[in-house]
Amino acid sequence: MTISRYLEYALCRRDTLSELERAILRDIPVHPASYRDGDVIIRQGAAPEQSCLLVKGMATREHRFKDRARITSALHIPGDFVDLHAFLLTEIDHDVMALGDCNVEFVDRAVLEQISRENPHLIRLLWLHTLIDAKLHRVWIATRARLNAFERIGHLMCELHARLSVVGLVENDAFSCPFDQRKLGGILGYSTVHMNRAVQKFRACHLLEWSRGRVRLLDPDRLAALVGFDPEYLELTPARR
Amino acid sequence: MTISRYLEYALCRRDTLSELERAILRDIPVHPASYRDGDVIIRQGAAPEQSCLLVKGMATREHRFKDRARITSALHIPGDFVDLHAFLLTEIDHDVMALGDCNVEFVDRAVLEQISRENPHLIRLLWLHTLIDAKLHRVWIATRARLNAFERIGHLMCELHARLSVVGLVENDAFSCPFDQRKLGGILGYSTVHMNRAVQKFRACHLLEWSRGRVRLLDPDRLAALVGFDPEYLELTPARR
DNA sequence: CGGCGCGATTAACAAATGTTAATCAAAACC
DNA sequence: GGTTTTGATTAACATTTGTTAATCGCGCCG
Repeated sequence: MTISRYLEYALCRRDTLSELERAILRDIPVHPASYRDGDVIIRQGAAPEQSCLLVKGMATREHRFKDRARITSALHIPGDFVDLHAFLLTEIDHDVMALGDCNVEFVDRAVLEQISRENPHLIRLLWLHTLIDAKLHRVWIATRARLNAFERIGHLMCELHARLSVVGLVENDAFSCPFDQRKLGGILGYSTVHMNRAVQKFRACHLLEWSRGRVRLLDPDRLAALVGFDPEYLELTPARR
Repeated sequence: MTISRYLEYALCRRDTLSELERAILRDIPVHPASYRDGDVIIRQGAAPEQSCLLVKGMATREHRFKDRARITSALHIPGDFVDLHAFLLTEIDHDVMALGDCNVEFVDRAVLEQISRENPHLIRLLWLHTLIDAKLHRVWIATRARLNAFERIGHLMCELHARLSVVGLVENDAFSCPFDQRKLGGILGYSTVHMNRAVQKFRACHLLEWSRGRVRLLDPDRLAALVGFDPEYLELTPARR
């Protein structure tokens, strides 16, 4: 089986590729797999022999500590390579866990290694992807330092709205959010109770609707302004690199 | 002028390079520059035409917001490339600012471009460096979510101790910290007053000394255990990549 | 229909952190 | 030596967030 069309979304969106390069990408062999909510897709520890492309659902990166605490450092959506970072590192520093049911495709590291030796431009493309991930990390750091619970929820929803739009998963400003208030608290680093306080505030101000796993932004622009969301950091515009 | 010997620290530490590769690195031409405390080395906005290697002092990455708030997302020490991330991105999302006086060396992007076209192994080395930066970002996210003010200070000092050791800037568990309590608060995301509360706690428990810009860890192992510091994430051990 | 279970909600209280402003202490300056 | 400056410290109070536990509401299942 060869790689799904999500790779086109994932990799071709932000650069200009030759037909040959696209063909190389399309011919990458993959191994599909499915997971249920809460499953560990990639385990913290030694770097895996495969890289994992998310094609359906969502996944989190969760750092696991000795005291069993789990901290989420990133949220992934279809089209994301969830562990490309491990490509050159000796250990992966976090679990990747299914957030709701999800489908993935594994690519052997050896294949990426070969591409990376033979096609400098395509390595740059993979590198670019990890750079965008890093940019997202920095935005999370800044967002968490600046915003309170209410605002962080708004910022996250703006971010999901923008990222999911790119892969065609937003309809009328509504998209699927396969998690409940407890899990949202886990993602944003808040207690369940406090998440509930903030969610109710959102309902009161008519900026978003959230029920049965589906979120709709009622006024994306006003929400973005309120929480200082600037989609620039998602690097969604194509360029020649 | 060619690149300082810090590049050897910076780039060769974590991989096995051929003599030819080392020679390529040594011959990279650089432009040196100096900055005073608070100077902007690289300004948020369009990606610069040069990449900046820090050779002396410290620098922060600071995200600047419309309301003038500044949030620090990373702290750099000698041997770090502070803006390699901008290499493939269209915009740099933060300022890089001198934290105390510091010296840097600029490398033209064009030179890196050329190396990246001609020598896949050296690109991987640069890529690796940005991956380690990203790992540090994730650790910061996790650290800030897990630890309180007192513990965050301890964690930062463990991290600096480990990173500065690599470049030979630690003597008897003591190293230079060119900042005061207010700036520490800025780096960790706390108010000055709260930093002071935490710093005093540290004095009381005899885990570190901090005065006149110099920090000494009195019991590095106990401190590391207390704050859950695990140097693995710094990827300090060499490997073949 | 009726009970069960799970997520949402509420309440009451505790802990961490922010804000403002005043004071202190030591270094820097003249 | 006296003054100024800067950073450290303290106090008092406000806000945000966490913790625990009880309750509610609704869908699901027997």
